[in-house]
Amino acid sequence: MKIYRALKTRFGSGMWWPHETPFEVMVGAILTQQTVWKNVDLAIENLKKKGFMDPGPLAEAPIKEVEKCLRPSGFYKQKSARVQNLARYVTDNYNGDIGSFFDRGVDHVRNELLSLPGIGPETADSMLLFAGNRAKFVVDAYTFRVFTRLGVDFEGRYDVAQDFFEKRLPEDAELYKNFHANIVELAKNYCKVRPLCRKCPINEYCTYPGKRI
DNA sequence: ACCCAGGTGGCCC
DNA sequence: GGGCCACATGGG
Repeated sequence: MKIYRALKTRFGSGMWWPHETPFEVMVGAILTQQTVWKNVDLAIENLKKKGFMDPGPLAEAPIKEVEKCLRPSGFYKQKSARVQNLARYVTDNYNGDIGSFFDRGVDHVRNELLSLPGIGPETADSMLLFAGNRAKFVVDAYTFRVFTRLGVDFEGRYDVAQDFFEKRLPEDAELYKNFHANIVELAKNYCKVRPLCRKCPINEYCTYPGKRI
């Protein structure tokens, strides 16, 4: 909670995941895997231009066309198959209605997402939090890096890390969104593989040996 | 010329 | 269950 407040003071609480629809968030969650957002944004714009940013049209789109759109976001063949599979799943089972897809027990929705190819724990939780507005804390590589340098041991496990945060924070989707966004901001600016610790806003909590460089 | 990026799935032991 | 590896483009 101290870290949350320190980061909020430094980075604020502006909206982070830009989108027009929940489905766009879900597609973006897959596209942003191991990829910078700038390239994801190009791919999303390409999909929108073709009218593919909806479950029905994306489900019906020729895969080659989808691949052309997704080229900038990397791993484009895999990602094309995966986003189209997601589109087909929600059209076939929920008539393309994302609202009704999320309108069930969180664990149930989460397991359903995890059963789809290309959706692992982080992507599922990103969808639940940012598209479904459910209070699921998202753990990514930045979260691991930042909190490992703060001296926390997650045993390298996603579920351990997630429990760590969900036990310590109020169950509040907006807070989770904000905290995750600010962890990413922190990591991109100060907590890279080679850290830039001089002006890091949470330096006083850090146990990383190189923090005095 | 490297190294990194808002992971996941497959294969091997 | 843990340790590699492929997947692919774009920027520092």
